[in-house]
Order: sequence, then structure tokens, then C-alpha cells
Amino acid sequence: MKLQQNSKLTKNQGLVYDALSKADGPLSAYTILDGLRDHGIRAPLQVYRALDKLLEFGMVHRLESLNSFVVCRHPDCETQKTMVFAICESCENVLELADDGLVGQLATLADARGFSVKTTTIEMSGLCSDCSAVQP
Amino acid sequence: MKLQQNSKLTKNQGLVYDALSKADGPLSAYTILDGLRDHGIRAPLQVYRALDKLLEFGMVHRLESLNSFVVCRHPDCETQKTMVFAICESCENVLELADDGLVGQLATLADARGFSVKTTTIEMSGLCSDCSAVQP
DNA sequence: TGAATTGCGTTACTCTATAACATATGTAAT
DNA sequence: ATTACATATGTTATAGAGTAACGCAATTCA
Repeated sequence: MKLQQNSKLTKNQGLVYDALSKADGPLSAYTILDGLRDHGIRAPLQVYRALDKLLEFGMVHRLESLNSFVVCRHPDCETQKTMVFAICESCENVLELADDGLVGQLATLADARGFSVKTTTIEMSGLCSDCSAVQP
Repeated sequence: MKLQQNSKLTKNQGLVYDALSKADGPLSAYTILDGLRDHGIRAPLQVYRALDKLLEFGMVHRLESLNSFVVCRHPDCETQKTMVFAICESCENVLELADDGLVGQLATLADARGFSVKTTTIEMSGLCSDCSAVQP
């Protein structure tokens, strides 16, 4: 839960983080917005600004391929610069896998071409175990 | 260049492919649209439909983290299900790296959790060799 | 030559994200 | 406390990315 950081969140940051925490999958900024209208959130920017901070804190990840966001379910994300996401295209659940070895190999592959890596995005789409049992 | 497929392209598909080929980096659909207004392309859908086909043919890749598109510079992309992109955040040039080993490892990592992978997106952001020489 | 598929053109619309500007709130030093 | 500074907030308007739905044209291909 990363409570040490959670306690320092501002009102809007806390609202957005809680909304993402309660969701069982990724949420778009506008879905979050709709869910928080009763709490005084009225404009997209209020959500995006909170998300920017939460991303900076490492408490939330952005899924580029879905234009949406998930809370970090990984225990020590600060030390992990890169996550691997497995996104089920049937139920939209997201597995968050960490693998530093893989990230190191990617960096090596890039270094061989003189490219210095800052951030890495790895997103896999497919079927989670539950859904692949149903839809073979 | 993948001429065998190029020769089969329809008018709009050819226009979009040529526009991407001439660019030295990724283009958004709307940038392509603006560049093709003189050629009879007037609506976003005309571009998006062409892009869909080109993606299907494996002649174009989509960069999720930039919402934009590049031509495939890799010789035999049909046999490569997954590309690794290194995107320079300074000059916007894109290196296209192929590594089946890495993709296999990712699939193994996912399989261990019962997830069956269909597509994989790997995008690295950083500085290319030219730009990292200038901005240390 | 007709039927089926694929592509084209257009209008309107939804979803995603940011710019610009004014106000408020917290924080730290004097 | 009071000033000064950084950070967060609220609001309006707008830009950028992508799709739905409709009708028509062109191309296969039987």
C-alpha cells in the first residue's frame, strides 16, 4: 500500500489513488473523473495533475497501450525502474511482473547501438489464466 | 522496402506508406493527414484505415508511447512477431531492434503465471548515440 | 453479369490530454 | 507572526487522437 507516501498525498492525489486502488483493473483518466464528481473533481486536469504526481512517486503506472492507469501492486517499485505488464484482453486484468534481468538485457541491446536508455515500457497483451481456460 | 507488398497497395495505403517512408521519424495520424491534404486525403478515417491495413501487412509499426507510426525498417518483419523500439527523446529518431530471445523470455515469464501472450510491445525511451554525445 | 468483398468519402462524434490564467494552500526562514 | 516561495487547486477553453454510421465506388471472382 505504500502508506508512508499515501499519508503525504494531497486531497486530489488521495482521491485518485483510492479510486485506482478500488478498481480491479486499469482505469482511464476520464473514468476516474466520472467516479469522483461527487467528491468535487470536475475537470480532467484535476485528475491528470494528480496522476502525474502519483506516477512520479511510483505509486501508479501508466499503460500506454490502453491509455489508462493502474496502482502499483509491486512491493518495491521504487527500486524497479521497469515493470512488465501482462494485460488480459478479455477481462482487462493486469499482471505486474518485474524482471531486472530482462531490463538489463534490453539496456545491453540498446547500448550496443549507442543508445542510452532512460525508461522502458513493456506491455504484453493476451489471455490471463482464467480467461484462457474459458476461451481456448 | 517490401516492394512485393508495396505494389499491391491501394491509393490511400500507398500515400500513407510513402509519407511515413519519407519521414525521418515517427508521425502521428494527424501529421500524415496534414501532409496529404493536397493528395485528396481529407479525413482522419482515410488515414486510420490505411494505417490499419499497413499494420496488418507488417509494413508499419505503431509506437504506443507516442501515439504515432513508423515504417518497418527491419528486413524480415513478418517472421518477427515483436519489435523492440528505442526512441530518442531528443531527435525523435527510432531504432528498431529485433530480439526473439527476449520475447521468448517474456513469454516464459508470463507462462509461469498462466498468461498466454499474443502481442508484445517494448519501447525504450532515452538518447540515441548522436544526441547523447551532445547532451551528456 | 451479377454477387460479394473491399476500399473510399463524408459528417459527426467520443475520448484523451494540455494551455493559460487566477486563486489558494502549505512550508520554511527571518 | 510575516514575508517569500513553491506547490496545489479550480475553471474555461482548446488541441490531439480515434471511432461510428452511412452511402457509394471499385475490385474480385464465380
